[in-house]
Amino acid sequence: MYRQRPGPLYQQIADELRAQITDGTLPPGAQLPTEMELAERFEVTRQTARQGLAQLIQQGLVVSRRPQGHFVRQWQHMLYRPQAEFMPQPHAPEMDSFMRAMTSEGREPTQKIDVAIVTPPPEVAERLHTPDGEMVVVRRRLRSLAGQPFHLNDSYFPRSIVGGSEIMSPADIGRGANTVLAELGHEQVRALDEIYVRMPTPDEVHRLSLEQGTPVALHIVTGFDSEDLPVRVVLNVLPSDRHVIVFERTRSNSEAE
Amino acid sequence: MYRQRPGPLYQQIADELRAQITDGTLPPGAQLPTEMELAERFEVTRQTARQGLAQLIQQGLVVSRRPQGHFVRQWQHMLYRPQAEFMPQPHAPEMDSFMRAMTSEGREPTQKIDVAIVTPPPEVAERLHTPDGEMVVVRRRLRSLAGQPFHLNDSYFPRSIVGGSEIMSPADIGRGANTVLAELGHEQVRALDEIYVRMPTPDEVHRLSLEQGTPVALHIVTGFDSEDLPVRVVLNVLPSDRHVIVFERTRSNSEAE
DNA sequence: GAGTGGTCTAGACCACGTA
DNA sequence: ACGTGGTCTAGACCACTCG
Repeated sequence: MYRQRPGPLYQQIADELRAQITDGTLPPGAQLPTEMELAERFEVTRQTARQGLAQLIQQGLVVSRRPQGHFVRQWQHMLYRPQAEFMPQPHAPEMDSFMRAMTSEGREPTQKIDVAIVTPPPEVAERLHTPDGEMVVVRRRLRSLAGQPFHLNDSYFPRSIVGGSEIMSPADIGRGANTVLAELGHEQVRALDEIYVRMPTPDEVHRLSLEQGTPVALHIVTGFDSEDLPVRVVLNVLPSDRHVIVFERTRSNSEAE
Repeated sequence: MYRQRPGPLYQQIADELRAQITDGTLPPGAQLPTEMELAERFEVTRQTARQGLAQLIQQGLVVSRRPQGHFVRQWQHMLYRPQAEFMPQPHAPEMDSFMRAMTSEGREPTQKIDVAIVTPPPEVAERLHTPDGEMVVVRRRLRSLAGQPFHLNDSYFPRSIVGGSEIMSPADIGRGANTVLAELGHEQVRALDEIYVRMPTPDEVHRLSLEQGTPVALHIVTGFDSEDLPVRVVLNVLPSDRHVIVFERTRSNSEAE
């Protein structure tokens, strides 16, 4: 028995199915053949057929729903605008920018807030210049849309600045945490945005109900006050199947080199 | 209710190894036990051990190098600044912004350029408002650092604007394609940045030499001239193990809501 | 109860780099 | 030549949802 050139059998299975997905033969939401059907059609065992499907799942093209079968994945991208989440709000809103933006699009946003005093994770301690062993305040928010988890938004503040303030209450801050920071004498005048991309942790998979093959963007915002001290670090975890990050540039806000 | 939930065997293997990776017992670059060693330690078959390792590979924590073994993955993030890639350059450089930025950091940047006239992919046609069936000019660049592929940068232009110009030559445009566009009467005054995150296509895996478990960011820039016509669409494919996207905001360039 | 995918075993042979 | 991971077979039993 000689082996054919085109590579592993499971690869041929994956390639054929992927071709059908990308050319529209199998449109989003369509059901794929069952594992047994694939095994018979390609004359392999079920395990080998599964390996081909696994590759498509890993590539985010297919989801498995037990016991219905495998389906072509569908996507729905909501706009995520870092520039809208910034600085004290000029007009007093009842909700924060997330809630306002979503409500204005006819969605049903909810969020679960929890506040804690914790040892900051290293990526936060670096950016806040937190001394070793010192703890910080974190406001953790799980934002949902129509009952489905949407993204995570964890804001970290130095205890020395926000201790005892409204920020430590686990309730909506209608006028925005940034406004409160400004009232506390630390208005933010500059922010640094960093976007990392990676696969989610098991904890993130669970909290955000992520399908297999869904990477996340980690959007880290560091806010600085007028004395250039970091007063706020936000870790946003954005599932890739629900977000597109958007921002605009004009000549005036483009960096001079 | 003392029923323990140890879960699948491969999951326990993955969990134990992941714990050792995240707590530093297995630092970046360290070699993991071989598949046979894992199979013996957990008293399972090699296939089951492989399934545990596969999960870690999918999560981007581990790479497999045949026939050496499995290793904890290491990352190296270079800064990627969308704001630096914009508008005509104020001072005439010999290289484009990528080459300049990298050289200034002591790297050895190279790029392979190829120019073609093609039917635009749908995401480009939408943004350039290309009529059905009309073709566009694309400058495709594979940028490398120290001989290793780094990212893809494909710039699309309407034929009506750049036809016959310097942009159609597959050579470096020292003063930048944006400067050439400006000379052709289409200076860009505004740009829209969109960032999608997804798993790479097989073609991208090949062209960028991506390891398994490496998602990519797709950074799409649409440039508009003073009459608000789209004159340029750039598709950047940024491997997550080599890029962090960075931009800065000050009060003046933050959106008013 | 039927049928789906999920897990697991006990083998086998192959491809490939290093010693 | 050896040991690694990569592929594949031919079974088995389980968990879950739907009709």
